Amino acid sequence: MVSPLRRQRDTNRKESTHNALVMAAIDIFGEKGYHRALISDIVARAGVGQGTFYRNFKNKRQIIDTIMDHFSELLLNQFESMSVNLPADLGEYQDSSRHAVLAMARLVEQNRNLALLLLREAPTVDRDFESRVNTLFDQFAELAAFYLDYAVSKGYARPCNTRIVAQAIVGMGIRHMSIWLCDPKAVDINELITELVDFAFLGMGAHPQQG
Amino acid sequence: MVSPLRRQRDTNRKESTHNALVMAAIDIFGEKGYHRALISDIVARAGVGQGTFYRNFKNKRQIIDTIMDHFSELLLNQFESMSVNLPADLGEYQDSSRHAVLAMARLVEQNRNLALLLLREAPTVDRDFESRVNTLFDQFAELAAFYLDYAVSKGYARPCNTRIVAQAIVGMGIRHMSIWLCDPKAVDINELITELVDFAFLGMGAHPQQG
Amino acid sequence: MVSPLRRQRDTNRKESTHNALVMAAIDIFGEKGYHRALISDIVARAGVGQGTFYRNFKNKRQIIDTIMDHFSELLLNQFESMSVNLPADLGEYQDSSRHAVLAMARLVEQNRNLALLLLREAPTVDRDFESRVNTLFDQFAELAAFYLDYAVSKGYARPCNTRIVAQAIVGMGIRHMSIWLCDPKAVDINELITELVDFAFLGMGAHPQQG
Amino acid sequence: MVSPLRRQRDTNRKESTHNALVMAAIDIFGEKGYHRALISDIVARAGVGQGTFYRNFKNKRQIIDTIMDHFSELLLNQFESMSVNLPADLGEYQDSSRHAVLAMARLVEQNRNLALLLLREAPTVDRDFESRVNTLFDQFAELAAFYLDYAVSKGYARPCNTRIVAQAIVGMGIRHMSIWLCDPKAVDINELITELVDFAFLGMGAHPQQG
DNA sequence: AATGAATGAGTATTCATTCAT
DNA sequence: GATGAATGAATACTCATTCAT
Repeated sequence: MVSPLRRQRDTNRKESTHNALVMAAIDIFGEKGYHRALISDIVARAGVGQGTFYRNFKNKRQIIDTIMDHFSELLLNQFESMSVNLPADLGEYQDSSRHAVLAMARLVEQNRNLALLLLREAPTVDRDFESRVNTLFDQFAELAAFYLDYAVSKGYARPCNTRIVAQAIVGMGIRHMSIWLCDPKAVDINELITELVDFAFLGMGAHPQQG
Repeated sequence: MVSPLRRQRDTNRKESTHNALVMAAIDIFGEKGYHRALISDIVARAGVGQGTFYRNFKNKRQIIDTIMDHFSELLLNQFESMSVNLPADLGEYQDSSRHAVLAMARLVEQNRNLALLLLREAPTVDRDFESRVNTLFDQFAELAAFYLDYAVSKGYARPCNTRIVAQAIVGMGIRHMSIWLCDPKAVDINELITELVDFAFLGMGAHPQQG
Repeated sequence: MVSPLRRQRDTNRKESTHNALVMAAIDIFGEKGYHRALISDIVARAGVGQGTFYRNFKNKRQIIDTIMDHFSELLLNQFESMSVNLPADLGEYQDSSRHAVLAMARLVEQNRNLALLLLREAPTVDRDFESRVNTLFDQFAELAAFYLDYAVSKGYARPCNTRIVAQAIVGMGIRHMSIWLCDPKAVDINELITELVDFAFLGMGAHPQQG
Repeated sequence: MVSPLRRQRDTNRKESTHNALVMAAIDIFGEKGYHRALISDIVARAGVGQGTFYRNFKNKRQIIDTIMDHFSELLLNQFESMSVNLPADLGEYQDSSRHAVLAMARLVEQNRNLALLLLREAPTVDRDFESRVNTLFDQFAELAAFYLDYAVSKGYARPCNTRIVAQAIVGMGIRHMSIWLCDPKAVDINELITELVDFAFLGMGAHPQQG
């Protein structure tokens, strides 16, 4: 009954409206925080009517889930495109770690508001949402533990409780991401990554025989 | 007109009401989160009337500041009572680190709700409150950096950007504190501390000469 | 420019769309009630677009007027087809009353949703709509009063305030219609009609001489 | 901790606020209907703040339940105070019927808005509320059927399906109550009651032997 | 003529804060 | 000092109606 042309136009319009709302919500949530952000702020920023929000999302809670989905997808795409060769020695391990962290940093840099939002607002939204974000962190920890287990089994990493060490690494990352996102200009990202990776591989202690 | 005895009784009553409200607020904020917590919840738990809250605190915002003060004071007392000898070698450094972390863990264990609250709710309250909590974390980082600087200068720690490493250590701590607070029974605190301190001092890499 | 054939097709389509909307509205209003019924429910049931509703009706209010017109027309057709001989004695009067009530019952049975809607939703829509439905009831009362006046004048009905009695009869009908429509299976329609007509003609009192 | 005096004063204040809200709601619902009535209308009429409404009632739905309770209580008190002697003959039966109807009429007259509200708004509120009001009507029908059963068993009432007749009587009452409430001045209440009771006992048919 | 995406006015409800007693 | 009833500003969400295509 409706021409395919019309249907296509409508679909496009709807999609662009949806995107405009998601982008606006990321901005507004990032600026004001989830609770202080009003639906009226979001629709005003997106340049659409109040009701349009509710044509696209069930409620305020749902749009932040959508945003989380959006971010998860970004991360997934990022890591899918990375090579997944298991490192053959400590040097390779360290190199690929540095590479992964850098890739992550680039992604975060390009989606600053989004990252800031998820990092800061996670506990404010919901117990559910908090645990969604935590699950994401845990997935990173598991990935890190997987590589570390391998390295230990090959003998070029120190035997340890790899779950604990992996979560510690995630914690380091979160902390520095927070600091960086608060004031990006105050951080030299290359130095930061080098120092963190060195710290993770060498620890704080001096190893005289290496000098 | 009012006897000193009466004045004293009133003062005592006021103080105990104040404390009851603070304790109730810690519980309620910990259970529901800052935004979902109602003043009526707090006064009900404290067993006082609604109006009494506002005789003791300017507003909802102020009581969480008071709670933060309370926690800062606890930390201060804790660290004041610790000896502050600068470590003479890596072994001493590692020992005193382990000791400090354990003391910290004890404190957190005894004030679980309080720690949970400050850890999770910091960004949800206010930009101001968030930065207060961050300042606390930064103070820990500075303390860590101070010891690390000293160890590097003495030659028994690896030269590095001590600010970055110190913040990484704080991040490790925050992450594991969160995990621990969520499910205390799932964590063996002694193993956790040993692993973290070993990781921080030795890193992940194997050091064959040590085997 | 437009062929007569095309014009005819368009007219037919328009008419069938209109009917589909009216039927859908009767169903939906009957199920949900006027206020809880949404235009989107109606167009979904009718299988047309949202905008199409407003090409056929000025607004939500107007379609229920159309429905009322539809029902009035049904009633009119029903009663037009009935013979209108004035009864010559009490027996004829009673017979034709029974007949009229039965015809009415058939009509209602075949338009259950419609009857239910007008009976229940009349006051919820509008003061105007309420009075339209009341006018319909009053017309029935007037009709009943007309026959009763005639019977009294002929001496085979008890002299009384025929307006009051006629409205009482309408009330009896409305009440039992409501009960019946709520649970049609619980009612034996023939027994119901016999009892009601007997009650109306004989009253509750025993008349020994008739036994 | 609170003086009994204060507690008493508070209780009184709360009660009078509650009453003011109920009275205001009866008026406003009666004037505008349940759906068109706004909470802001009710609190304005009651002369209290918006929030006060929600201190006294869970929501808009609950206050109309309270109103229904209020009316049911009125009816109960009315009927409790009536003597409940079973009539010994048709004359007594008719007399006590007339008396009961008159008492009912007085009650309705004194609570015109309330009666109007329940009669007209019942189906608009809720399926639940509709059935609450219907239950009330059914209770009246059962009461009527009880007396009628008795009269039939004693032989001074015509054997009939007493459930059907009782509901018919309730229907008569509802219809005339509606008419009366719409325009009280147009109705002579004594004539109305006489005519209805005569109709119910004698029916429409002439009974020559009685003349 | 038909469509369905977009609209925004309209409203019940929440809860931190006040204040009379 | 303590109380708790009263307050009203603030806001998420609904749905009849419009209109560009």
